[in-house]
Amino acid sequence: MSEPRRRAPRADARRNYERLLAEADAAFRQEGTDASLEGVARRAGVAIGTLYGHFPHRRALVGALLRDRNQALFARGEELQSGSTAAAALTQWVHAVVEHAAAYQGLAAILAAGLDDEGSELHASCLRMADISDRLIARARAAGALRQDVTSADVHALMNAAAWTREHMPAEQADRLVKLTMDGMLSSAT
Amino acid sequence: MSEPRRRAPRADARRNYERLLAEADAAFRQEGTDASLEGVARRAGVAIGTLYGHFPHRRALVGALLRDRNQALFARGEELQSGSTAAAALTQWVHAVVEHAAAYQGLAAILAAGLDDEGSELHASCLRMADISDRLIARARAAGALRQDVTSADVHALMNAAAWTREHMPAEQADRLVKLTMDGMLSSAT
DNA sequence: ACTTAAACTGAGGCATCCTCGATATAGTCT
DNA sequence: AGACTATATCGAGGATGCCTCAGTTTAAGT
Repeated sequence: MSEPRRRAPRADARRNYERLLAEADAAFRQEGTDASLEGVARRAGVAIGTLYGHFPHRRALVGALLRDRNQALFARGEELQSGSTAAAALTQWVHAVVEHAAAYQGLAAILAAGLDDEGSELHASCLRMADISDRLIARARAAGALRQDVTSADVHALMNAAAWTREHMPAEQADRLVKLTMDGMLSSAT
Repeated sequence: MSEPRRRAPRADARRNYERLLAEADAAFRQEGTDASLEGVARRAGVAIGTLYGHFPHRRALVGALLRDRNQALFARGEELQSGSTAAAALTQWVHAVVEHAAAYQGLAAILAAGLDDEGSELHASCLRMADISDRLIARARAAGALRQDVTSADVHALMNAAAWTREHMPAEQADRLVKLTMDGMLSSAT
């Protein structure tokens, strides 16, 4: 239990790690999250084994790429806890998450799976996101702005569905879906 | 231009065709639309080349499998043109399509792509579906039951999104999403 | 310089996709 | 029956991707 005191990573390791991340990001943007990992390694000028050394599986790569982006999203979420109307805050949060979850083609599916899948790097982030959502939902409900029968699962379903939509249709269409559904969720409160 | 007058297919060909369809259906149900085609051929007791002889690509297989099911769906659609309320008819249609489009994991994506993709077998079916939808939408709008700003693209987006949801979450959750969104779409009419 | 843990390499086993020339056979014609 | 031929089937093989691991290289501490 005595903290092995890991040495700092070697310079070449760090270099390759960054290079891989950059190329993976490019590849995922172009071809979606199921882009060829051998292709990524090749473009990064590195052997395939090196890629697997840094990222044992595809999810790890996706997780690493999302880390920064996640921080920004969480910050936005916390910010929304106080400002604006309860209803507007929730709506904006949903839009923010949808945009985030549609960064790469196929990401929505990975995230949807990752919520259950204990132990993935994504799992922690998903929990954090869920927590932020829950608080915004509670606030909206307390303010009487949200239909009583709307659950947080409903909101998450919408987020995922809209993210997927954004991957397969014009972004504007996904936004309209969110708007219409939120209208349904917020409307008959009173 | 003189109709080559194709001879009827050979008995073994017909047999293999049916066998392949049956096994493909089983495989797609279990593993989704990206199940291994070599596996399908193997399970059908046929060489891989035979499979490709009958179905040049995966889409053709999916299209053939959907043909019957599509007929039933279309029938239901026509039936809904007259009975019930305009609003109820539209809602039921959406539910029907969603259930249809979630028959296999991954089907939603194929259908979403197939709508644009001229010339796929699915394209014709997609057009037919779109037509039915449009008429139900027009009817609902004429009855003043649908918000004026809701487009048929919105309805299709919902269908696809909900179908995807059904693939990744409990079916009941997808149904709730449909219900909530329809509430938003139907509500502020007057 | 020397040492060594850390990192890299890439061949190789396995799965899948899809094509195409060689081979088999169902159905027909005499 | 036997032979003919359009139709079908077969399955090896090239291409690509996944992932592992034994062997080799190298950064960095002494």
